[in-house]
Amino acid sequence: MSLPTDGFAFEELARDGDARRGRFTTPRSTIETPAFMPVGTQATVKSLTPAEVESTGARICLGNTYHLWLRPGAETVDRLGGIQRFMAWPHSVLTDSGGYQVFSLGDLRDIDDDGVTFRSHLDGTKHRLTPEESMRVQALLGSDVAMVLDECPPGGASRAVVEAAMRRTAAWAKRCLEAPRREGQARFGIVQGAAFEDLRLAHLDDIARMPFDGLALGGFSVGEAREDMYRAIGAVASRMPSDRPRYVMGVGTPYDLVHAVGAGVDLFDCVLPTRNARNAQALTWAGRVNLKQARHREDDSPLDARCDCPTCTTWSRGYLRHLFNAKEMLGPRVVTLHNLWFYGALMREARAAIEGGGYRAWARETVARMREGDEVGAA
RNA sequence: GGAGGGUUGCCCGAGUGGCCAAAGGGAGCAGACUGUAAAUCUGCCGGCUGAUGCCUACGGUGGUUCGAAUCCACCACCCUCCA
Repeated sequence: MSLPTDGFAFEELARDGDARRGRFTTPRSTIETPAFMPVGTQATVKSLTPAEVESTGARICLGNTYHLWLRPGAETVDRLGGIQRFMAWPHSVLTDSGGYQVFSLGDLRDIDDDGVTFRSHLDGTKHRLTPEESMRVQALLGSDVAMVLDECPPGGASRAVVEAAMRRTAAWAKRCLEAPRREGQARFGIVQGAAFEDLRLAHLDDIARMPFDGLALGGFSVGEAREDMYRAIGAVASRMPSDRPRYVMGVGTPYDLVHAVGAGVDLFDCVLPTRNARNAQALTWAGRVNLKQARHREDDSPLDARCDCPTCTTWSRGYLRHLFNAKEMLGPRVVTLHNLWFYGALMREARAAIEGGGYRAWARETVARMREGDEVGAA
């Protein structure tokens, strides 16, 4: 089924409860959903080559408007052929709008109804990001999917603050749609509302009316309790239009993904598998593994016995621990590769389970196995 | 033979009378990380103890003092310079 933008389509192939198996097509790639999108903020999935990212199963990754706007500059990326050619990634790219930086840059920004003023984290200079500027920058970057600029309130924000962010996000969504668009670039709207289910549904109602190519749930994993996030996603995801991709932004852990897929979500992105890999935390079929722990010093077994990634089929836990211990860059690299490989495999199994009609059972077993083997945080 | 400098916790290293179980690094151990201000950050790090506290500790021995890593004497070892 075609989406509002030429060259884009989304098709629901199978359904199992609320979980669904789909196919998101862009002019550059075909993305089997549910899918995880690796984060490549600065036009690189940190430490990996595009071929390595591709080997994990990813056919779309993220880039960030804010970071690339400041450096090297959107015009530069445009002149060098657009973000995909720039980073030599043969598949699709989705660019975040800078909305998350409204949240994460805290005291380095000032927000008002018209937009956001950032003080650059690089050199302290001031920069003004509005919905129009975000779309202009994303058009120059040439991503396949542009996100609207939104306001992402922190977890624990009051109902009044969340409602104000929703109003602003809806107004900005409209302005993003009215801004000049780049040929062949899809646009996704963002639903806010924190963990307030009624607010989520009300905001979904507003955003779903607009002619976006996909809808995202933003404002999760920003400090709220996990059960609240699960409850809210459970209440909203299945009510999102089924003819367009459903994307939960910034989520999450393997548990989060299994849960959200069950609620009907198609797309995810999260820095967790890449960032945590650099900090020696591996995510595996048997739970989390902290490779810095002394217990792995002379462990000759693979990181994940069930994983067929290059890392798990080549090196022992003892060696991987040594790499982190000695601060060798190969450690972060190969654990990043493993983590993304695992996320890719997790989504592949989820898709198969949905097709086979056994998602619920698969999810229960998978989560139980990960919980049981989870060896991080015990102390 | 003469003159001078040094010896501190696993390692390096600050500390020259009480506020010292002793700064700071490193190593070690553990934790955090969710649309990336992150190859980052946090905690612990002599022993026993829940905490208060107690014990052991600044090369060794003895001394001065209410009180010593800090002052004095001797001893041991290391380094530099002069002959």
